[in-house]
Amino acid sequence: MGYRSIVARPRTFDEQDVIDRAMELFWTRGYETTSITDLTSALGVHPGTLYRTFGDKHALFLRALARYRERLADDFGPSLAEGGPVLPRIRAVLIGWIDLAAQEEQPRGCLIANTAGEVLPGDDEVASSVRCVFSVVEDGFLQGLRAAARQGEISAAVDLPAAAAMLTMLLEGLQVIVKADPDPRRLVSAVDTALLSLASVRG
Amino acid sequence: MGYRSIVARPRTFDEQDVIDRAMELFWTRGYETTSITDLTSALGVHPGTLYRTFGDKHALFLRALARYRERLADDFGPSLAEGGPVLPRIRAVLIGWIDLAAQEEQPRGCLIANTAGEVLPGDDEVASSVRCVFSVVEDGFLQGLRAAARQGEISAAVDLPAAAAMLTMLLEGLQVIVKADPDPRRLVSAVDTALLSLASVRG
DNA sequence: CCAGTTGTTGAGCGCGCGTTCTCAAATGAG
DNA sequence: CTCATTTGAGAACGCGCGCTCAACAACTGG
Repeated sequence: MGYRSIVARPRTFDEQDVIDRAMELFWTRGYETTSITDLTSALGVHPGTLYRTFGDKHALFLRALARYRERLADDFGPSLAEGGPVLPRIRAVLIGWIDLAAQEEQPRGCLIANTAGEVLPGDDEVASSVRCVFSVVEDGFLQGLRAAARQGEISAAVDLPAAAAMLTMLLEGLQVIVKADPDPRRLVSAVDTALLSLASVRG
Repeated sequence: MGYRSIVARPRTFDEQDVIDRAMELFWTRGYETTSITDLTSALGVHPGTLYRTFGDKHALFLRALARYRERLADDFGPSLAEGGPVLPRIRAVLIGWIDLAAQEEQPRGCLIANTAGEVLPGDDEVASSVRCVFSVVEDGFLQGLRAAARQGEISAAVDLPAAAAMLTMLLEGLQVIVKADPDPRRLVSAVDTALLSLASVRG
């Protein structure tokens, strides 16, 4: 017993790649409506392999959520707070989601917003994963707003954490509405109104 | 053929009542995860009766969505635009949803937001129903904002339709986030920040 | 009463779900 | 080569799903 010195048959698939594609499927079709058959045929991985590697459908879904969080963290990481005007970069992030939905035939919205709607009741693991993603987004906004306040883009009278929460709500609400009505113009002007009024607060 | 002059056995249930309770179930548990068995046992209506009366599960769900729209229309109807300060009433509507979620053990959020997340891809009937509810909410906000502008609560420089869309996003985003993190304080201050900054725009 | 129409009942249909099992294939150590 | 070990492949499991159906109950006009 001991050191697993003996090597076995090598895998023919890349685990990270499978998670990425599973994430895409869950994102597009939702959790309940994505069946194991859908996954195995789209991923080129047989049921037995999938279950041996990931446990079950729910565990694979959690991996997909974690992967999505990584991606979001790239968008909402240091980039928002770096040098130069911040509000235009916050705007660009929000508008980017609108554009993405507009150029998709079937807007997928946000995996986390979709998940919050569909799967949450009683599922604590998914709930905490969703909460975690929200806090990543909110922290990103907060970093950006702090930089904006430092540079005088917004007034020192603004409650920055509250404003970050507001932007998070705005983003997620945007993701919900864009699924039903991807017409970009109203959405863009709504985002502009929010940012403009935020910038118009005076202390 | 002919006039249905002969009267048959009367129903033992109230159709509207069944729809109301189906709406509650779909709201709490979602569409896919609410089975016909769940419905029949909670509604006290047997499968055959349910199918004879409503068609199928999907049709019953559409009825439930329509019922939800009726309820929302009551909240967002004339009340928002009637006399007196409007912004506090808009605030009360938003805060009301936060309070509702906070006092529920399992926050249900908004049936429409949940539906948009779960069921939309490829379901045109549900999509248009969801869109319809959004426009009810947005129109309600717009009526209120027009009254607010008339009374000087907000500047004439504000793009009212855009602001109404923004409030709709804010509400739906709120509903998404409250499902994962029902802590009311951050949400309330975020709402206040949004309304306060909207009121601080100067023309 | 009967005739005619509709509502109720609950067993039961086929299907696809998430999941498991078995067996052959592939690898490197000894 | 043999052996231990892991992976690939895919048939098969039981279950619960959405849904249907045939027999029976309730009702009123004639």
